[in-house]
Amino acid sequence: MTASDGDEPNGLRRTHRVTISDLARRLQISKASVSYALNGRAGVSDETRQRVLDLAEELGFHPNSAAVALSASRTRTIGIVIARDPALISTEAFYMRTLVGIEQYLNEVDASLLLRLTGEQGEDLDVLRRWSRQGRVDGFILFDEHDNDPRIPLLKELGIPCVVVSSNAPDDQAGRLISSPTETVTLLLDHLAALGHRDIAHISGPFMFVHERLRVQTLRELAADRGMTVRQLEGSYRYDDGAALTRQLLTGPNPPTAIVLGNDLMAVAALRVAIDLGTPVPGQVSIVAWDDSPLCELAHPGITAVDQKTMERGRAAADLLFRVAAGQDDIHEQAPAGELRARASSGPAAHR
Amino acid sequence: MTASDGDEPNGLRRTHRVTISDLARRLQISKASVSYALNGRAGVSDETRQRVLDLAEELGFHPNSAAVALSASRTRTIGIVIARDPALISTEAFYMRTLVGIEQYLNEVDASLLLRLTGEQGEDLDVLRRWSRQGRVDGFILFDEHDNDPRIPLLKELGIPCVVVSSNAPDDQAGRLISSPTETVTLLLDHLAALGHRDIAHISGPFMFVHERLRVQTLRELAADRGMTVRQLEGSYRYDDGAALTRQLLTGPNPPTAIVLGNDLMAVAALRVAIDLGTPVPGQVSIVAWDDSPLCELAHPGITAVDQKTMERGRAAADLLFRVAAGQDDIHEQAPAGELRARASSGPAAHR
DNA sequence: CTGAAAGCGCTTACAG
DNA sequence: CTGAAAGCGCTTACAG
Repeated sequence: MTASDGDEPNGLRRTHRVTISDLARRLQISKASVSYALNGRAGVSDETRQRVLDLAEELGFHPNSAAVALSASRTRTIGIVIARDPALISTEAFYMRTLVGIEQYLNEVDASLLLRLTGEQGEDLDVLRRWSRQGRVDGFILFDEHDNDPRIPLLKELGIPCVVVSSNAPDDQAGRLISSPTETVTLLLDHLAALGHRDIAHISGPFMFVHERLRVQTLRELAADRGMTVRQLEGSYRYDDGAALTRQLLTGPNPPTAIVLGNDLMAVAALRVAIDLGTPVPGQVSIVAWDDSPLCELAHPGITAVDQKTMERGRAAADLLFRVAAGQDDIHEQAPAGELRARASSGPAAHR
Repeated sequence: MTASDGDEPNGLRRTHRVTISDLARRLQISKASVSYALNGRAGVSDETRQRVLDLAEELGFHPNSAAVALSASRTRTIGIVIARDPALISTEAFYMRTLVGIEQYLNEVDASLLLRLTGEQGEDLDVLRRWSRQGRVDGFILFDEHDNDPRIPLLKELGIPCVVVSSNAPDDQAGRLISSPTETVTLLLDHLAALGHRDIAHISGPFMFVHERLRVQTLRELAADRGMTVRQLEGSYRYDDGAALTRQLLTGPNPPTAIVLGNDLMAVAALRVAIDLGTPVPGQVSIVAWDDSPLCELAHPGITAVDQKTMERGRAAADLLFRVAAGQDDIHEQAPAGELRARASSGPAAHR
């Protein structure tokens, strides 16, 4: 071993990292040849290449990522910056499942994820700017698109690729993995229509998110197509809010026979309120959720929801980002289709 | 602006990143002076320093992280590699809450997190080794310690600092943020003892985890101190398993009057099984969970659990890692204390 | 207080 | 097929 140790201030011994210079010296060839060999480029004989690879393996050589990044301007790292209330981030399995999906892909292509969870809006812009300027990442995956989302022009200005996990496809040159709300709305409405529901309510997430407004609009249109009416209430994704709005619906005049909730937490809240009010579920009111999750599965009765294939979607987003960054022309792609998970919280519409 | 654009293959215009050379040229000073000024080092007059800082601000200068990493051998990045089944990772809010806590700290000190979720055991060792050798991170935070955990000697050999989120304090030179099980066991047993429970059961997580075996042992000892008996069953953290073991307990001879579950998912399972068996909760059996979570809070009845202050613990772990990496001698630290959240799932012990 | 220079560990034209 | 050399953008002794 060429490894030589040096004593560090705190007594740690930092082992010498093997570099391409070490490999070159031991093999009596130039650093360039080593580099060519390692990177599968032309310029070395097969025999030399094999000798390099063997020695690299033997010595446990791994190229210094900073040096690669500096000279080749690629980091094999993608960035994700999430600007939601930490409390919400952790209650929603959504983000973690998406991350798992992304990681599956990154594992396969040996890339990495730089993650930042910033509480406040605005702070995320700073992080995007800083990471871009610092050359820390090759691109970003964006969630929770807003109206006139400032992140998209910012990243374009910074000249760094991105993929938006999106519900629509405006022509703004951003890469997009698109989950159209039409599909989920169709699944939910077909399910409810088949059960005889005509008068439903929708408690959405905040309208600041593009996807929430699109859901509202799509729900209205497709409900009309089926001769159904839909009341729309804007929620916050929070439990308390889902509970309060559901109470308002169920204790008001003409309560709906079914309620669609914008996320799992509000759906659990709706279920609880209905039960507490003595409103049978699904006898008197059906409860369905936009997103499936363990909460929906474990509730009692189980809550009917759409499995959005969150992990697969994360995977697909990462895959798309790499292709966009490599210069692929087609920057829009359809996300994997969701599937209805019918459970006990939805049943035949109550008779009036 | 000195910014000049170049056309990229895919039509993206990559803006020129401003470097210290740009700053030096514009200010007619050397790059060294710029570096000193930016890093708050001696070697420049206050006036020069201010001019540098002003221009850097004006041009939106951010130092290239690869260049800093290469020349200074620090990345301001910590690594986390989690090797658990993806399905489990996403159902447990634990990891996400921990990450949020860690991120809070990283935000404050402007450091970053490199994250990898590997499904399989063993693969995580490769990632630790690779990231170390590649110089990608300044240190690691480790979770889910095993017996004779190979990660700890590996990282020592690689000469890279780490902090183990730990339940004990062996003398192996690893940094440790310690949550002693004694504290949680005391909270749980005092609660149950006060309610008159004498005969309890514990469905733990897998014994491959050091903390689970420690919990079992501690529970046994402290229960004995209180004149209580405790039956121990090894679970897997999975819902199905929690359900099956609970069923076994409740339908067997001499069912316990209280069951302690090793995680939230198994606690929800236990609750469901008890209800389905017609065993009143807490009338006939009390259910308590080791870790609090939204699942416990939202269950009905709510499940008594210990709030392990997961976010604070994550924060503390990150903080400790930076101090350990900076050469602090005292590498062990106590994690923030947990708190009992008494809910409706626990009540007075049933009479025999 | 300031500057010229070497060096971190790679990649990449460019000559042979 | 191979090597010498420049360069990526910083930091850091070392001289002045």
